[in-house]
Amino acid sequence: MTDIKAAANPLFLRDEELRQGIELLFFAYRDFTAEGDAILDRYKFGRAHHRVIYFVGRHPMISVSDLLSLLRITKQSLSRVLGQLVREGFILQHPGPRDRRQRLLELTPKGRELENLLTEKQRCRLAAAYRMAGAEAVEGYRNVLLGLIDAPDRLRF
Amino acid sequence: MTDIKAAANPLFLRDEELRQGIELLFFAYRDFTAEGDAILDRYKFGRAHHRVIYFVGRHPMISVSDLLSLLRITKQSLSRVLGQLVREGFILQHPGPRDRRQRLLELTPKGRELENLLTEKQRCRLAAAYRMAGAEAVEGYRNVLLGLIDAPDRLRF
DNA sequence: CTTTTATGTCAGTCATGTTGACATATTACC
DNA sequence: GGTAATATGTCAACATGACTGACATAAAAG
Repeated sequence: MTDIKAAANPLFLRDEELRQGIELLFFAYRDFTAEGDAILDRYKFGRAHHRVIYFVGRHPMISVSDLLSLLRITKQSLSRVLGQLVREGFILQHPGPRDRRQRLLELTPKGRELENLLTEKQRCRLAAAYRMAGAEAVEGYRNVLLGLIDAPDRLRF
Repeated sequence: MTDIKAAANPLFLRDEELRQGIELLFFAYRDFTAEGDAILDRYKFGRAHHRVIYFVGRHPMISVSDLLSLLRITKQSLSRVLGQLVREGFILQHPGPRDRRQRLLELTPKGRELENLLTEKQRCRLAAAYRMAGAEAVEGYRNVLLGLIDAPDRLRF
């Protein structure tokens, strides 16, 4: 009559290990995103605006369709958020030089300022975690997360 | 006239490194949660139901207020989701033995079944990422994510 | 016996996602 | 040149899951 928990049951240990890994991801994501939300409230923006500002900042002159596939949302969802950001002067749209149907997106100085404000918090938090964990841990963090990402997008890194 | 990018500018490299870390977390979370959503659709449930089922499964006989502070949502938000799960027979409520105001929560067999179905996918995906990255990487993953979590909840691990 | 606590509920609002249908301008192709 | 495909935008309706605020009940704690 072996106690399934007390015994060094490899399946039990594995399950516990994996559940902890799941929860770490959940809590880390929750706390990592919570900080920026407070700032966004002041602009009457939400997390969706943050994501758009981030990726447009990261990929200047990105096309709408490329942005859509990064975010994995519909154009109708994007258009509400993007429309606000354009109207309020955080993002500029340029006709594509080769394909004039495109609207290539770019941050204005005002947009860059907000992007910096938002991302700086996150960079600080991540930098602190990196420092505490050490360089080797950072490689591990990267490799495990990479393995969680669907193959197509994995190539980005 | 040094090129700020071409030169081995430590600040530039650091920024790029941190942004990659941010994006890895974003994409990993996006893809990690997407899979379960498809299953939940079949039950007419959403991601919120998944979280409740997960944490009740993980902490049998958890009180409502403890669940609330795990999820960091309001009781009004929780009650809709929890109410459905109770009415449809996925979760049982028991009066607390010492404090009878409490409604301690527990999965029914039906709830456990759904929990398993949902979590199994995630465990598999994480296990695959762990295998690919190796044991040392797993430690790094854990330590970095731990550093991203707000101190109070960090103690859980 | 009064207050605090744990929980539930009603009502209204907001942010962000969805589908489906349709419009416009531009490019690509035969 | 004419037609089809593409990139984008827009209107409308709807679902989910957050929120706030107010109020109700039962039990515990003082």
